[in-house]
Amino acid sequence: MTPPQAPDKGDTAELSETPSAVSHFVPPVRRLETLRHRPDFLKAASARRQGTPGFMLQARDRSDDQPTRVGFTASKKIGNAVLRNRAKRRLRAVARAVLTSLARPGWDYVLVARPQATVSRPFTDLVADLTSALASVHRAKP
RNA sequence: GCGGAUGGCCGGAUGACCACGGGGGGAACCUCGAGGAAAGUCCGGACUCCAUGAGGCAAGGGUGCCGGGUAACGCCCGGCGGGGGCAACCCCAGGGAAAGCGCCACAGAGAAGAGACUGCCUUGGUGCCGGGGUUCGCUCCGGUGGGUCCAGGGUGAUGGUGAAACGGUGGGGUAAGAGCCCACCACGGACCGGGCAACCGGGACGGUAUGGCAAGCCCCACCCGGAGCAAUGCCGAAUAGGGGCCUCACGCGGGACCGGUCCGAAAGGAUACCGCCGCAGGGACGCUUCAGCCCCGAGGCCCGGGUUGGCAGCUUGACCGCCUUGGCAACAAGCGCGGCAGAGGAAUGGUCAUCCAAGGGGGCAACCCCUGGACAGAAUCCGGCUUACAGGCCAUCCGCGCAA
RNA sequence: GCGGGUGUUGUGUAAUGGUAAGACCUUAGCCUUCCAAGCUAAAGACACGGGUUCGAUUCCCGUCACCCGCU
Repeated sequence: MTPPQAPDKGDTAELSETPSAVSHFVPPVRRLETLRHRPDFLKAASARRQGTPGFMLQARDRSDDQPTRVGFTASKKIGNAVLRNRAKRRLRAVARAVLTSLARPGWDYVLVARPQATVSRPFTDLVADLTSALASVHRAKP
């Protein structure tokens, strides 16, 4: 299924990023691809994981040269639809702030929201959580 | 000023930086981007498909005072009736109980059509007193009254009850009583008046006959085909152009345009297994009738294989707000102006600053510090209903108090 | 998106409109040297809010929670 359209998306993403990277002084991996399919989530959950006060990080090294992909999970334990959406948005903002510079290409990252904590924890703490969690995940041996 | 009733509205504001989805653009960039309930999915529609329309029947479901409004509704408006409140106002599934069936526990004599039981009154016998007669056993006449019992008659609603008891209260009347009579009330009610209607007002007359429950079954009137945008259509890729079992059907006729076959040199003719046409048959939605139409094999079950892409539907519509006119109103009509997201595992966000509202603390006060935004997130689209909601604003009205 | 079902003591279950039953559990007592078992007794509930009815767990309506299907 992937051969027909996957190269197209990769090509357009790289084409649109290379000039902007040159002209605007931003890190090279600016745009993050999102995980959408259930098997990717299951593989990431069975690989490495690291808990933090604000969320849980799951990561997997795909060992290919495709760009970094990120997924977000907020289950029904988080609360109603408003709280679930807010948790996903805050995680997305944290990922955008941290992963653009610290993520490694060819990896999948999944951020799982926690009840109460993901919505109410200060944003700077969440950023620190993700930075330390990334460090421990990258440091771990496969 | 206090308390209350109804209707409507807002439901954080501004700015900066960094991001996201749609549209436009070559690009820079510009522009748009959640709600009053987006919710619950309780109703009604639009739209699409199920091969179509009309009528009837059956089943099932729904609605239920009257009149309007609406595309439609179980919604809204106005009115009526009943109930609550001093009032403003609020609440009510509010048709039919002489079509039929069923139920009415406990208590009670009796719970649905009816008379029994009990009670009251009265007559006779049984008693007592007085008188007469007497064969002293008793008998006759008159008077009188309480109880028991027996026999007969009259009477009707008296009856620890109960949610509900053959109208209620008072008086007359009577042996006792009774609408038996009278007054008032309740009920039924020919008829008259008002109202489109529900209904309201009056009411001769009737002495009372129609207990309650239909949110029990039911009857009556009206309405309803089903499924749902993951509907549906198109494009592309891949694979396949499947296999097995069961049931039903596989008949008749016509014509000679075309293909096949035969005769003929040709024109043409013949033939009917197939293809064509008609009838019949079969197949389809609960049944049926009619019209019309589709297929020739149809239906069912099981096994096997492939796909999980893209585009459309997709948001401008019975739309919303202001204004004018009509209408008590719901609403309708008109013109002008303004507004209206469109994702597709799903955007509308993150951080910071100031201000506003709220809560807490300090202070005589100005003010200062801290906390920190209610319910809640579009998924095809509309009209309603219901539910959740911090705080605030506006308008009208009612009661009480004070002042003039 | 469309539908269906169920809420009863702490738990899992019954019950025709009229006293809510029984089992396990809990508590107390008896029995036993003690425990268990057994016996006796007690406590403990109709999801919530309205309505119909003389009377509602039951009938009707609306919420809430949970569960289950189909696409």
